[in-house]
Amino acid sequence: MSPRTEKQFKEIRETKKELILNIALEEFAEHGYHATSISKISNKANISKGLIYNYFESKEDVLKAIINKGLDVMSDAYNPTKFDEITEDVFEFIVEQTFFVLKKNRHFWKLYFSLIMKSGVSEIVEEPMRQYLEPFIFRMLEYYKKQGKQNPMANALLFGAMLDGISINYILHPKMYPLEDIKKLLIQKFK
Amino acid sequence: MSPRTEKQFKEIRETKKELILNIALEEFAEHGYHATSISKISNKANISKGLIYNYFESKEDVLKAIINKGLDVMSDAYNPTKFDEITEDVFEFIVEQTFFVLKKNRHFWKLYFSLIMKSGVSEIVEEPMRQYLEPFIFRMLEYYKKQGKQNPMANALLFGAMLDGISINYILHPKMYPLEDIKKLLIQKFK
Amino acid sequence: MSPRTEKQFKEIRETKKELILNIALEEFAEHGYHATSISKISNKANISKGLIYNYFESKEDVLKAIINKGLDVMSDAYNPTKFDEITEDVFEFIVEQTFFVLKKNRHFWKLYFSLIMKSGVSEIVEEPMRQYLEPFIFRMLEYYKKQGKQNPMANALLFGAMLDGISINYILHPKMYPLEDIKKLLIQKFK
Amino acid sequence: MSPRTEKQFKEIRETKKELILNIALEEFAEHGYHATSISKISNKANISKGLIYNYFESKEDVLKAIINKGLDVMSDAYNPTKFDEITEDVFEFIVEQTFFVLKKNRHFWKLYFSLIMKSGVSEIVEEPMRQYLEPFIFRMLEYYKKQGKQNPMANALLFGAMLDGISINYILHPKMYPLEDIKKLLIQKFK
DNA sequence: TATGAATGAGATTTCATTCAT
DNA sequence: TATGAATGAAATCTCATTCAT
Repeated sequence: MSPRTEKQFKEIRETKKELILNIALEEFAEHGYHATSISKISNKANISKGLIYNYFESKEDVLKAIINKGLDVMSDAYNPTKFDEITEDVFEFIVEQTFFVLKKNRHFWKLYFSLIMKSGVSEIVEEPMRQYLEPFIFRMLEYYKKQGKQNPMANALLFGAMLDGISINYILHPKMYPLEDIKKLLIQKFK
Repeated sequence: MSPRTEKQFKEIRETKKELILNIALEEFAEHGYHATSISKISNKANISKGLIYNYFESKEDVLKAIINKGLDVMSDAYNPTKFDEITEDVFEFIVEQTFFVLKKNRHFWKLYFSLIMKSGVSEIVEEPMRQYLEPFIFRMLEYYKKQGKQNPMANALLFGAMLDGISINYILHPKMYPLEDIKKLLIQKFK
Repeated sequence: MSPRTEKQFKEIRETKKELILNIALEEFAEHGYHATSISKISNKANISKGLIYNYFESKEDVLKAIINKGLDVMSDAYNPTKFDEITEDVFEFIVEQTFFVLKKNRHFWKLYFSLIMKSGVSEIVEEPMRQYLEPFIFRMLEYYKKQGKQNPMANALLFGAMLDGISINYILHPKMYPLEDIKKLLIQKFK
Repeated sequence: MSPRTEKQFKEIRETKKELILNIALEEFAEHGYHATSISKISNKANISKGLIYNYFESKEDVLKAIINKGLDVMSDAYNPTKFDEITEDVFEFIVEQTFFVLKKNRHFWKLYFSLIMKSGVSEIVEEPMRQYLEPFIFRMLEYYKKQGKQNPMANALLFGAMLDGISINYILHPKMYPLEDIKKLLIQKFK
């Protein structure tokens, strides 16, 4: 066999890394980070334990990579700079995108909600997430102010809590949860 | 000397059990069930590892005892048979009690939300909790039906999600979260 | 209550000791010395763990007491000085007494056969037992010599092995093993 | 470098497994299953404790592997289907093979006799062994029937007990026990 | 790049023994 | 004499990580 080109090597590396991250995410989401062993991941991925350490420095490093990847998906999905003007469309956009991202990456969000509960791990995930969410909360605040609400902050926080609550309910029973019906009602109630 | 009386022994057992459960709850809530070792618990409680096994059969048994204790607090707080008639008061009662229980037992609810995410452990907590919650969901459904809502199920589910969402936000930042403001707004919005 | 007399105390002590030894023997015989915990013994005896240490210095001390008691039963059952003369009756007497002792103290013999297999424990039981058995082997040797057997030592050893073999088979299936039939055949074959 | 081939790995596994089983057998036989710790085995084998769990699921699994290996040696040594016809040769063959197997695998038989005494462990060893032994007992029964013995079952059982008795005596004092002399006498007495 | 045998630290669990009462 | 809570050493087992190939 002719030696692979550097590009081919890089491609193989990327594919393998992707494989590991996907399977690790699934397992972490399903059974939790601590309850998932490197062995289990390597078995499910049909690779050796050692190979994982070829691509990642440690188990925690795998977790961090998963989180970063998940956050990247978020930043692709909605870029806050897109909608500086606060209109009713902003509101609907936020809802739409939240549900879109949620559906697209259910495992990640399950992992996310299980991680934020744990001090020591929550730091890894909370800070970057806050950076994403803050602009939205700020915008919602402006939105409710403009609408002349009595307590715009409470309104914004309640709306945020609403999204969190729907998210975890959907995550726990994705097949049974009537996400579309909920969405409609949500928009009607919080707009 | 004569040995301690049965009553004395029972008291010692009760007290120690309480101590172990309280510290275990704190640790489980803070760092997660799997990330907390029996050693850590025994150290914090200033007792030997072995003693924990005098009181509980296994680590999982400690978890189960914590959950049962938490559920008992719930059943004390609101007994669904109390309010067969569905009125606006029922609604307010549910909200009040939810927030009351939440405040009273923050650690437990943090643990609860971290456990339900993990298959393999969620079974321990989900089934008994479902038994508690089902009557409420059913009652809320009736409530919204009576109010002539278009999609009463969606309304009931949204309300449930709302409570979940507020709960996790409060749990994560108990000192900063304006629970009272949120409560008022919530009642106004979902009544 | 009037204080108990010294004699009464002694009686209580003897009774409790007996109780402990009987139950420990049963458990040791059934599950083995190492697999039986002091806790299990105290539970079965309906006494506290601590009490056992009031009567015996250690778990091993309990074992030793059991063995000594078992050996005492042996020495009661057949005293070798009784039959200095070697006749056919001696032979039958040995067989009879072996079976008698075996039936009377099945648990002890089960324990015995399980202990002699283990170096470290076998010493406790082997040496005193050898002191009992040696005179018999010697007498059997004389017996077979007198009968003009070609290899009297082999005959004596084979006879000893026979008794051992029957013993363990009977011990393992006491209800099914036709001990009487076997005895008849044995006498006929080895006399 | 390229990793070891599958064959190389298999060889390593085979060799290590053998090492562990051999040392475990020795220790179990000498000190008993319960009195032998995994630590002791790993020390004697100059490997880490953890490695044993790479090859076996549990301590009991090690025991089971030892027993299966011992039974395989038996099944190699004498296949009961070989001698459907019952002749005097059959008898001698059984004796010969019993002694052969006994000599070849003394440790195993010591372990065997110590295990069958303990309920809870005996099940592991008794059932498969019974499957081996039953055909022999049946054949011996036929043999003695053909010879016109009055009580052929007692004869067969006595013969079985004889082999057991010789076995444990030989096992306990392998260097001193005159196995050959005993064998001759045995054949002469039971044929 | 890829393998899985091997390690070692640490987790869960057991249990003989001590001790205050 | 009698109790059982408490200990501490040691047992079984797990698993992230290393390393020779």
